[in-house]
Amino acid sequence: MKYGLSEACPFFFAALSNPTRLAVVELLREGPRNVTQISKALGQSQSMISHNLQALVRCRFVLPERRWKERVYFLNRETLEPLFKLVDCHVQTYCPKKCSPRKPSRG
Amino acid sequence: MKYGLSEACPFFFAALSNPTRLAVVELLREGPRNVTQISKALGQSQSMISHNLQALVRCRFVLPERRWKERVYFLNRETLEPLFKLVDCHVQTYCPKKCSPRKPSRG
DNA sequence: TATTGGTATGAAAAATGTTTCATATCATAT
DNA sequence: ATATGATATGAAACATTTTTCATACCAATA
Repeated sequence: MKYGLSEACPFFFAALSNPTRLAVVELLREGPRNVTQISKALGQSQSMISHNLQALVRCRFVLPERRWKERVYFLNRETLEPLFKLVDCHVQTYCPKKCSPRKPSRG
Repeated sequence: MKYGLSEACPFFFAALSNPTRLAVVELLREGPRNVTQISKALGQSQSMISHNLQALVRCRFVLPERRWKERVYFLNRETLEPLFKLVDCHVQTYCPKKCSPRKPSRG
């Protein structure tokens, strides 16, 4: 069974490796939003959110839908909920207290 | 149910968002290896592999084990196999032919 | 202790990714 | 056709990550 890790994967994980995009994901969990709403909610520029949304849409982690004259984005829960659950499980099992992102005392 | 996305997650996904590290993961799937073996197999410097392994170990996606005078690294299959299976499913469902990483014809 | 095989580390260089800014686009309504 | 509200885009500025290079470390042995 081959997943072609080195090909598609880095690209997919990269989409989720950025705080801004994760914040967008977190917000979209509450329901669909358009770019303007997201940027206001997160206090970031419309342009920045738009750029970052592209990365999420390209991977289909977020799906766009035209609604009247606006464009709303909604989360691909089918993929993301199990994904985050998995990470959550992993953290609880393998990263006890605080799995420090930087500067662990030693390897 | 809160997973604390914006906190730990970017860090975890970042570990898997790099081709070199994914290649390491792919190799370790075949079995445990030490740094020297990995670097030779991938044709990369020992230092580079070592640096990249740190990122994987910090997240506990790869676990180190002392074996005599060498140090072998083995994959945390419990987390990674389901993770990649999930991505594989996602790609098959949402990214038909070739979910181009760059330059999709349009959003 | 000196040597050897194996490994980690810090810092600079190189490569990538992110944000900003100004502007273009697009759909709808007037 | 023009105006409006909403959104996308390219390119430069800025920031972060990755790789390289030189060197230090560590455990075991002679």
